Amino acid sequence: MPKVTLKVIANTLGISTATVSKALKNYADINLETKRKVQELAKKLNYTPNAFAVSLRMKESKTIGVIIPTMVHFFFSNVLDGILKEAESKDYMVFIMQSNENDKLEKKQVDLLLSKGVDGIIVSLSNITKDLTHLNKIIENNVPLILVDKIAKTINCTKVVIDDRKAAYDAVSYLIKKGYKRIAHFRGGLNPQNSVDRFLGYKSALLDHNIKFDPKLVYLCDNNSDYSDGFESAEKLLQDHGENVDAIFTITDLIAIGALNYFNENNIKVPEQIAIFGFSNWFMTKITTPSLSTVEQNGYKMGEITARTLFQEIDDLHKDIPIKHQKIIVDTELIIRNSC
Amino acid sequence: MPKVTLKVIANTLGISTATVSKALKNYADINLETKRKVQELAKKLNYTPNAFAVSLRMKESKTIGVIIPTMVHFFFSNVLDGILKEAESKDYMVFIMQSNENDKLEKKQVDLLLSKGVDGIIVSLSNITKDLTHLNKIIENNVPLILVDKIAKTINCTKVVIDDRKAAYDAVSYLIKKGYKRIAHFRGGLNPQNSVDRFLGYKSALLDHNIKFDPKLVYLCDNNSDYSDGFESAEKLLQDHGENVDAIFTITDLIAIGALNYFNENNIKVPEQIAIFGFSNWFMTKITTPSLSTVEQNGYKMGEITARTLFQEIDDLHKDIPIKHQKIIVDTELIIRNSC
DNA sequence: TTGTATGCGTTATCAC
DNA sequence: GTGATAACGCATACAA
Repeated sequence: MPKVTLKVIANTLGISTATVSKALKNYADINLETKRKVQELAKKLNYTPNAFAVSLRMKESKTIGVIIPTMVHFFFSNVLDGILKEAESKDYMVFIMQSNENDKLEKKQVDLLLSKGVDGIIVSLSNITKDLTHLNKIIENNVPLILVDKIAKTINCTKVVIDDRKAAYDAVSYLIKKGYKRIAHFRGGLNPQNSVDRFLGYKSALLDHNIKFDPKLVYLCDNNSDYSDGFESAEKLLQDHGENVDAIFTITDLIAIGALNYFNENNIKVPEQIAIFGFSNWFMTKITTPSLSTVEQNGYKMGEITARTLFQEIDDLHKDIPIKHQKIIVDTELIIRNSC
Repeated sequence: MPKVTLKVIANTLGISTATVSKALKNYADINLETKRKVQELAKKLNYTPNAFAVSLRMKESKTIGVIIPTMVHFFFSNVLDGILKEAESKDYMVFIMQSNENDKLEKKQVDLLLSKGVDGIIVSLSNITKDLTHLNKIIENNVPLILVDKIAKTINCTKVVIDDRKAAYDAVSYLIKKGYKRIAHFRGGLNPQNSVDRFLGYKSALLDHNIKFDPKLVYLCDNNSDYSDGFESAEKLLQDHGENVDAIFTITDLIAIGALNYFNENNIKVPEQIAIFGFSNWFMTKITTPSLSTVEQNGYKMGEITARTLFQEIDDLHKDIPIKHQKIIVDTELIIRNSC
């Protein structure tokens, strides 16, 4: 914390701190000459206001908090990247916390953030979060909250998402149009909304194209060790169905890559013997052999939009403008490469 | 910010705020019964101290700042992961900022962090940072500073690094012992210390094994687009040397993967025709074809140690214990896979 | 054992 | 145009 305060400027200039404060803020009712002197000295002494005092006085901290499951993750680190870039441009600082897919921790982190007096909070929920009282607590405290990607439908706040169901529908429809008929799905856990929606998209794409939905072709990958989940499920898939399956739509690129590597190691040709379609467009998918078709899920853009909207809501709150919660849907896009 | 203050508790209990304050902190000179009542009410009202007031009063914020080049990066996100886990356990919050390899931005971020009154700062320098006045400013302000991985030798503070030179030396020596003789090096920029040290390690490994150092086998990859850097340098390498090169040691896994993909696409067998050795042990290196030999550079552990040491220095500063700057070297390890 | 008073650095109100 | 003064919420030295 800088140690040159209003008082030292006031004293060396022989005026009051009140005048100094106003002079620095260019108030209209201050003599031009005094202003000049004050601003000059302030610059010379390298004055910066004490952030704690300002926050205490103004009840705002120019600080937001972000809780995500983990940042060692292509998608989430891109979301953070977008948030940080936007915060940078608006002079906000951001506290980042990882819930590590632990709902208890997530709760505790909300309390911490609240107690630190952040002006707003962004959350991407852990996979196992079911009790939502911590989110409601944020809202009750009148702190703007935005959920991004891993959301809870019932919470009354702005949400930034993709249309998971549509994206999955499009991907599976693409596979069908390419001629694949026995399409398996490596799905995520039963709780997360994304996982549910992508599964539903898969299912309705099949039905809409007159392909019977076969629950035996759906494999659950919820060990949070995505790569091995994919690898092992691929093995099981072949044991269970042998040649009687010609494509897989996976909920995540990492799971897709796990499966791909299982096939590569076992000399099963992708896409000739089995096609794969991933989800998220992780950097890696460009450079696997074969490169992986996937769904672009623009994490950076989602982060940017989330932060921008949050700052808007903070402003509105400050100006007593009633804030209307939105559901913002960010576009996705099929990225077709060589795995199907 | 919570709105139940000491005063609220004091008033409803008909006692003074001083007593409440002390009761909550379990001071010895407070009547047990009063303590009980105060603590009970505090819990009931869900009291949390106003962080701004506490910080203003105590001149410490239980907050640290971290500046890294980018977080969309396997190594750096692991460093952050380690920092966050450690901070979590010590009840510190952390501001994270990305310099995006921009030295001007890095400077500005230091000022921001300082003005926010963080208790300590961790920096991993941008590749182009040369002027170090911002780092010295941190030190002058008496704020503990630790540099991690991307350090500047001349700054007088604690540093957490790996022994880049030795790690590179070991990797290249391994290649030599495996029988490779014409070993190229895809190096990083000329400024960063890591880049210099890994190059020097490469060079001395050659010399120590009586292999002539050939500057024509060294390719500069400093476009910060590591993958394409590797891809393109691989192409150039073959144009320049054809069969007269049998291995590459790259400064980074991503560059190695770029090269690997160039070879894969052009039907050049790795490692039969050319071997590759990477650096960092990114997750990806496990799952390329062939899998990539590399150097384990434990980012998580480096982050953990960095944060732990920083908190120690903050404590010491607080207790007026003179802090002695250390250079902490985290172990590396060769990870041998199928690319050499 | 408790309460009073003061100060941390700002900003804002209101006299002058 | 300017300057006391109070207030934000807390912690503490000191008085009671």
